[in-house]
Amino acid sequence: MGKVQKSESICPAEEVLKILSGKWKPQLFKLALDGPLRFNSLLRQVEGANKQSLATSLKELVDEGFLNKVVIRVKPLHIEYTLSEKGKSLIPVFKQLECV
Amino acid sequence: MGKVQKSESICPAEEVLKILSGKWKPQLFKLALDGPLRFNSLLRQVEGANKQSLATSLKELVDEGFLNKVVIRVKPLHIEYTLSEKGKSLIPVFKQLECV
DNA sequence: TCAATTAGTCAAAAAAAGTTGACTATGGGA
DNA sequence: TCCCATAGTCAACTTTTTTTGACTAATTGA
Repeated sequence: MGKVQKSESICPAEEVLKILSGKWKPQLFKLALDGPLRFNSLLRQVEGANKQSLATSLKELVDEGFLNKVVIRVKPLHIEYTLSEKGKSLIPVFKQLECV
Repeated sequence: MGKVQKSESICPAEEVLKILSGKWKPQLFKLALDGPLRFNSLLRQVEGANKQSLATSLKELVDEGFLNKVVIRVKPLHIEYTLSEKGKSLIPVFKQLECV
């Protein structure tokens, strides 16, 4: 027989908290609540953040389904990160967090 | 004159997410929702956790006001960690998190 | 074809977080 | 006084996360 069911105890809440942990992800996500994000714009806007960290954070938020990555075919090529449906489901969470 | 107001942009939500980030804190906090926590009991109960990490996590949750540390004067001396009022204000957050 | 702009990647280094094992502190009860 | 249990602390080490700086890729207007 395989392993005994050792409670890995990853409940939804813990999973989301895990995704939103990290130095930049909460801030990125909050900004995403206000509208689409763009890479170089974030680089200027987010105090102290660097390319690599932003890239990693955005990638994780996309991979976990909280943000969508959208390519916009304009003059120098734009990429927008927008809230996914799953991302929108976090809106009430942030609303509650503001009351703590 | 001092520094220009550079948005440190630590909003309440980000602050709470920061406190709840870390390998063990979400789980500890969730357990605290069900009742008082005790050190050695957590050590057995929380799969894979070690003394130091639990001690550090509990201390931070107490320092930030989410848990109360209560000394119970019984036979071998017990210490209980219970939800503070501030801690209780996170209950709706966790409820919302379960819906994501 | 060349330079400019956007949006990144990569590898190495530094910093932060987590783990380990030995040790400490306090209060009873025998 | 000695021993046990609870509840930790401490310093060294390992692992994970974050940062740095150089480099890459795609598109497009001159």
